[in-house]
Amino acid sequence: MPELPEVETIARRLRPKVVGKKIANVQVLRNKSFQGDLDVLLRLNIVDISRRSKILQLKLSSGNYLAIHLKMTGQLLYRENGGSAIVGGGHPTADWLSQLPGRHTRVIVTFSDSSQLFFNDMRVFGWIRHMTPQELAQEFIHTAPDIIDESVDYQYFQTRLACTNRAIKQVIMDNAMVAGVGNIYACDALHLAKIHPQRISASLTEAEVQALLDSMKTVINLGIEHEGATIAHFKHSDGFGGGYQHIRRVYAREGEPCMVCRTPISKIKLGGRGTYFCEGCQVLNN
DNA sequence: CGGAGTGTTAGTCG
DNA sequence: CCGACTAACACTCC
Repeated sequence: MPELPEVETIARRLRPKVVGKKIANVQVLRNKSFQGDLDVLLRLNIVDISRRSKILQLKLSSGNYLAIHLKMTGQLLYRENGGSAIVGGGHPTADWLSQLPGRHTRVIVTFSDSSQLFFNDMRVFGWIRHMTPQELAQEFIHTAPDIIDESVDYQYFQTRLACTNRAIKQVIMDNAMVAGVGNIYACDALHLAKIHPQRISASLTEAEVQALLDSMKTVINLGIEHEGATIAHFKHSDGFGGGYQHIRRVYAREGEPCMVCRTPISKIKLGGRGTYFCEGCQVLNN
């Protein structure tokens, strides 16, 4: 599911709703989806919500955290006591708003004012973990800085790209190289930078490295501005998901004309992932 | 109806 | 260490 912009959007939407609330109950409907001791959570307050990479960090008044990874199909949805308005986001599914709890609800956090946070996750890859600050830091031990972090500059990026001969798309999606770039934004950034996804990483010229870095920051920031992407084959409640899908460049546009040169968008498989690009704009010159 | 594909990533194996 | 592949799981599409 959610890539960095979607997770950031969820953090921003939930922050004003959930920060300051006191946990009254935590219900785990699928054991695999929650790791940690439930009892110690009761009566703790949520004091902050932040994001790093694609992980949400709910800081608790105990000093510990609830860390949440939505993986492919996670959703985090908040509902006021008895209200119908729902706040949150994540992977779109046909039933995500129709009923709470729903068929794929795995964890329910109830606050002392009876508002609730629902963790839905169809495929059960995602998780919520109660972690100490040390355990949370350990989680990021192999995670590079976020793509939008100031520390990711030309010097940093060039050094990382130069040390591998893997395909450039696989490199920019590797969280040990730079964090937060998933399939949608990797495809779009390469198109914006006019670089073929199968280009050998270490073969990029100075100008290409700079263009790719700029493009990655640009598409991720566009994603955040548009509150993430909601790509689904069905119609659902407008205004709840994000809007990046309307301005995406190549992702899931196989056969559609390139927005730059009108060449039909191609799809290949690269490292097991669907990869979209324009053969007109992105010429392979390894 | 069987098999492939899915916005992720950790683990394993060569 | 590096890189390629697979599994974790549930559902939709062809």
